[in-house]
Amino acid sequence: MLSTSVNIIPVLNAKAELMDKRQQLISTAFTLFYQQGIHAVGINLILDTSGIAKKTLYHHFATKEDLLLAVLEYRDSVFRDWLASRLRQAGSGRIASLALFDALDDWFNDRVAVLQPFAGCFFINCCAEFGDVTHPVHRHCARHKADIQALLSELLQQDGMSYQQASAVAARLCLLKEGAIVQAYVCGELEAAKLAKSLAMEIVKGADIN
Amino acid sequence: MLSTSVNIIPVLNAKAELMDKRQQLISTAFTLFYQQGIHAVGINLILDTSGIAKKTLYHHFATKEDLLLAVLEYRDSVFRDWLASRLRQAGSGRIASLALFDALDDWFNDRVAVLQPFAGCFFINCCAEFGDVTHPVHRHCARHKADIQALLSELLQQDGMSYQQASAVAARLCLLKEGAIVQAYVCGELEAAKLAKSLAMEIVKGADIN
DNA sequence: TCCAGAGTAGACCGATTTGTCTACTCAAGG
DNA sequence: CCTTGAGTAGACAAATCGGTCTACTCTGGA
Repeated sequence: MLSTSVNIIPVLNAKAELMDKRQQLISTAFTLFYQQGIHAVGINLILDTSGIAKKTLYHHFATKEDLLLAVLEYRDSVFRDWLASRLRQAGSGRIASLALFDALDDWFNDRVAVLQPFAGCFFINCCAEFGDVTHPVHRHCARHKADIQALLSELLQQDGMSYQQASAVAARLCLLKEGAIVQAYVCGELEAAKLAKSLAMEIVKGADIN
Repeated sequence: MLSTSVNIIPVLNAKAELMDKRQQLISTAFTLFYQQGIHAVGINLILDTSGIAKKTLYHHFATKEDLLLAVLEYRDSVFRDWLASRLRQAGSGRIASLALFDALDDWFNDRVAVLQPFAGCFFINCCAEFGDVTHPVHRHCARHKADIQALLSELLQQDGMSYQQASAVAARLCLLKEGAIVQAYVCGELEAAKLAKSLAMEIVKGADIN
């Protein structure tokens, strides 16, 4: 008011910071939710951590749950994009599907920066806090899992596998995937992905014969 | 004070209700925690639901977390006792280990009253809310999983399998178990136990050859 | 008979929760 | 120039949180 606030850095942040406040909120909220749980993290902690004003949060999101849904969408796309690229790198078909477990191994052992330090599967964790299966949050998590299964199924079909068989194999691979995640997180069994991979190899081999 | 409170039912509840207040609190807390999550359930809800006074709760437990630890112990023993009896019923050895998945199938589809309506694995759910792996709650959950794996391993050793091989097979079976639980809970895939069983059969069969 | 332990009901505490609101700044576009 | 939208800082509200405490009742055993 009385003193002129110094105007260093004039236009530097015009649109240079593409990451707008909304995205900052989502990514800060994700980190905190993922590490500490949803109900354990209050709005004010997200605000203090991100340095964003409360009014701004409620300008972008109607409620905390609204923010959570945006966070789920964000994590969903980050995770699926990462996994899809890992599978694409590995080539095509049933052998590539084993790359899933190499990717998991990297994730569990914190070799994937974009996924943040491993703290289990965010979607499983969310379901633990939103038990009602009809709740939007729970449904979003179920959809995420289904989408990944579909991703695998498509990969297998590209290798000439029938829709039905590809679906069946993908379901088995996903079951192993979830098992590995839980073993890694709950039991601290960081080698779980390797174990799952050895089981997966037999499944894929078995599907070859048919 | 002024009017004599009527004394119907004189001694009937002397020790007839073996389930003392402490146990009532634990079992009420478990039901609420399991359905709604730990942080989502307040002390007062547990009190109102059980009809027990706040003073009584803090007479038995120092803190909410103390109560939670007692709840974990309670669920741990209920679940392990149930599973052990199911496995014992099924006979001995590697074929009996497949009974694990029949038991899971009954659990997922709410055919086991003592386990309460299926809402995932309470221990996985707890870890989702207590991410710090050094936290007593998280460690209790890890121990529960390890104990069940040991249970399976012993069963397999009774069938003449070596300690090392039994451990390896048990680890694989547990990975399938966790995968099935997640698929059933998050994705609502209630047939997941049957799928896991079909995979388990190949593991056990493979172990026969060795 | 009296005392101790377990119980009840509920007021109370300070901290924290989600969410609203006022008063203000700043930058871009018509 | 002037409006508008996005932003800030932070007071505020109502509810709820975990936990403490007082005053009381009841029961069993010494």
